[in-house]
Amino acid sequence: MPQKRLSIVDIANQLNISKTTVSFILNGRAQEKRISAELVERVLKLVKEVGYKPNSLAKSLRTGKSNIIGLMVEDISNPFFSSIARLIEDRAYENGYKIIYCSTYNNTEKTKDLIGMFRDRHVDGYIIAPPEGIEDDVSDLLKDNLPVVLFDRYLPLVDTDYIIVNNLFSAYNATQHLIGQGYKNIALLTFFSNQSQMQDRAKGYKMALKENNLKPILKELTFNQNPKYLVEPITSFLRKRKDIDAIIFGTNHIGTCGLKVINNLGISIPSDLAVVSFDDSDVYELHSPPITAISQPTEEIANNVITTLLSKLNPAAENVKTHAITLHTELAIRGSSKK
Amino acid sequence: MPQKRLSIVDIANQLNISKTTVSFILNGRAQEKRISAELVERVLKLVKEVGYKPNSLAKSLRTGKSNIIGLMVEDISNPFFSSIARLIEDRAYENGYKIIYCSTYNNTEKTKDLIGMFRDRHVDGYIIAPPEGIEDDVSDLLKDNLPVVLFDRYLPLVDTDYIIVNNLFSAYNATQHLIGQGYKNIALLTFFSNQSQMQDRAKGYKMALKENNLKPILKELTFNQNPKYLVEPITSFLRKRKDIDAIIFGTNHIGTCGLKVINNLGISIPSDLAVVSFDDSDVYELHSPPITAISQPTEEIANNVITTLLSKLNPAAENVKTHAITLHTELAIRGSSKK
DNA sequence: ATGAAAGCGCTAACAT
DNA sequence: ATGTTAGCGCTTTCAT
Repeated sequence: MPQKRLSIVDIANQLNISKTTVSFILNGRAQEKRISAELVERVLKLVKEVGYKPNSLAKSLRTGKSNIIGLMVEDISNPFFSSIARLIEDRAYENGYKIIYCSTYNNTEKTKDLIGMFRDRHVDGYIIAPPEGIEDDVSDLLKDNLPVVLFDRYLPLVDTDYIIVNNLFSAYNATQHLIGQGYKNIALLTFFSNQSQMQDRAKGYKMALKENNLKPILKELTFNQNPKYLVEPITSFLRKRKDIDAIIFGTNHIGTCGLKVINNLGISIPSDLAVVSFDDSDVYELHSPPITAISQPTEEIANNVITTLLSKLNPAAENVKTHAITLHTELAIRGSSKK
Repeated sequence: MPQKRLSIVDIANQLNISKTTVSFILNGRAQEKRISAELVERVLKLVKEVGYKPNSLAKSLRTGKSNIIGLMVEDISNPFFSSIARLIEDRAYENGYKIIYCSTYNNTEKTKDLIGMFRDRHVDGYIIAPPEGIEDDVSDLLKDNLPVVLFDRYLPLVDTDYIIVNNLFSAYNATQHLIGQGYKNIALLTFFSNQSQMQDRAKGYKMALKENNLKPILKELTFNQNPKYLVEPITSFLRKRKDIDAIIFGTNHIGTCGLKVINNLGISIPSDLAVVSFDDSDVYELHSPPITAISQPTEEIANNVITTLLSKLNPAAENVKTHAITLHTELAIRGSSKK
């Protein structure tokens, strides 16, 4: 019955040496401290035998490092974020880091709280898909030399590393695609948000329309991860605007809800309405017709995020330059947007 | 520049009192210790003013409690698990707990490691969708009085709380539904696994067939979360067995891959092949035709899991009895399984 | 080449 | 009603 965990003192006592020596050996400083190979051997053997594990809490308290990375996504049940989270998690574990994650739901207050909790836990690094209004809190982290990597969107007024995609061009490109197919009344259905990615998507959309002398039809929904609150406004929007012949969904979440509404209303794709959506997912791939998607390179995003953070966490690389990485999306053209 | 975090001593010094007093006040034991309301006020005021936050690492080291719950799912990017994770996370935060999560990918060794890490971090409680072969490790946790709640599947040889659904009946019921629609050659496509939920699903399926004097057609895939490794065996299976007229997918992940294959092969649902899948998702709801699904009550599962764990974490409720909760699924009958 | 001891920030038993 | 002090388990400086 392993009721009581062994401590470094137990190991030391059992071998009649001091805990200092054990600590040195366990931290690979035996050479440096010129501890005899023989002693090292004996310590390591006992440690393995009794299954001694250092208490990482005590270690963290002492060193200030926790080997934990805080990951804040918008909503972990959103496949875009969960797939990124998973890739990050894998790479983190490989490198000896654990992840504490949480969902912000784009709620500024909740996010502030969460950052506080993370600080509290001496999290070593932060990965954040930042909601609006969080600039000061992120700046504070930076001021205290805590590494922060943003992704999916960034904060223009905060000078930190971030990984995003070329949202403006992606939206522009998708809109051009629809225009090229002969659609004239192209709506963008998105969230009302000052977040960079949303702004850029709207901008790109508008630029393409302007270039072709078409009028934007912008419908902005209040952010909500509960489909219930999305279905109704989308329904009334589509009912009202019978004139639109194509629609771009600003996120996969809006798109999935939008497709449900389209189904309900008996609108047929693409003859009544062409459809393009940001993000890709199984839903789009398997839909009939399959939905044209602006596919984000989730694997690349995750890799860049964690690589960037790990490099900043590495004390060897003292002053790693601030990285702003913009990755490219791919417009997967499918049946939903062809005339 | 808030370089150095304040400690409880700083607060005490600034007020010329002892840190004990501050500690008592901060932990709501002022009444009990009959500390003057006036002093309490002053302390609280200063704490708020300077934004003092207790170092939870030190607290954990001292108390042995971390206010962290370890959550181990099969794969966080699977919508079934991510939606449950999110609900659990929400309830946990409401109750002052944070979540450290990770994906096991049904890998026993990885899971053992992970449990070790969690112990190390003095996680207060464990929520696990257990892979096979993890019985001893879970028993060890229990032996050390650490609360564990299993979900999605359970370990028959370990006496602990768990939340599952009635897999056997659900599979039986879904199979009966297909039989009732007139299908005769009904296949079950599932993972090869000794996990309880998979075993039960196969059992229910077989029982229904037996009752109707039909032969089971069981295809077991090696577990893999990468669709690439699923698509090929499913393809060759469907190519070979042209005789089957209905198929039941054992999980949403298999189902999604299965639908892709069916699409690729140009098989039409339900005329060539009827389809039913375990779990529900947007993919099924939006598919044409929509896919009949054995829908698990994710919200209820999450609620029961976290409620059970919180009750065990609550020191007031000394000896909470071991709960085994079996929830019911709902067979959402859709176009994919009607003749 | 190894050890003693201080201290990370906190709680709680034991004074007073 | 408030303070003193001893740890929790670890790292690390300074001695020897």
